[in-house]
Amino acid sequence: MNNSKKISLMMKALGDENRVMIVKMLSSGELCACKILEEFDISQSTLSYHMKILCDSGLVFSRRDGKWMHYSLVNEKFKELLSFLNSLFKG
Amino acid sequence: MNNSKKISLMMKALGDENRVMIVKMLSSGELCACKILEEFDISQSTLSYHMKILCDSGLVFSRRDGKWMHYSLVNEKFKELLSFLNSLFKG
DNA sequence: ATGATATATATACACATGTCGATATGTTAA
DNA sequence: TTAACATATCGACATGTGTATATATATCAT
Repeated sequence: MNNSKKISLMMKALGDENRVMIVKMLSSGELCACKILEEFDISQSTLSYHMKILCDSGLVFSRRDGKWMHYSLVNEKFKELLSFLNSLFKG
Repeated sequence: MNNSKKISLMMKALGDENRVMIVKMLSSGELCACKILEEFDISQSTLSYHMKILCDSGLVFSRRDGKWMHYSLVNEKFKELLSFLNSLFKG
């Protein structure tokens, strides 16, 4: 997959207000799905759908701990986005 | 409109491979629609559709010069995206 | 004014997305 | 083993998206 395609997939993952708010929450550190759900007015299945999109994009990492799923940001992927955006100013 | 919504709209505008390639092209400077069209295998109306989305998001500015439309990046908007992404590392 | 050229808009359509309720799966506790 | 809990998946649905062709609009050249 070419770089533009990769970038567009990550951007698309962030192209939803709920998902932007989720990554904001995760910027403070790893969170359990149930903790995230508390902050939103969406169903559990809808949250699961959003988390899958974020994980598939590579921006978020999931870890199972017993019954609970914990989610955290993948800094390296966000740095790829930063790198892309920065490159727009330099050539 | 809240900040997450604004960010998500800009991200969504970049959530398409063609549009990512367009902003890459524009990073070298202002370009006429016809010059952009040359680089893609899409119809003229489809390009117009994509340019509208980029302009509506605020990321791209359009300027008419006679028959031609010229497009350029709005650096300030890209800096808003950079600022959002950077904030994810700092809290 | 007329015709040519550049771009935008209208219409249509296949496919993707975001949402829910219902159900399945996986895990722990009793 | 069973019950309860956390999360994922399924099926359905309304809406959004990306695309094309055809047509309209705007501007320039003659």
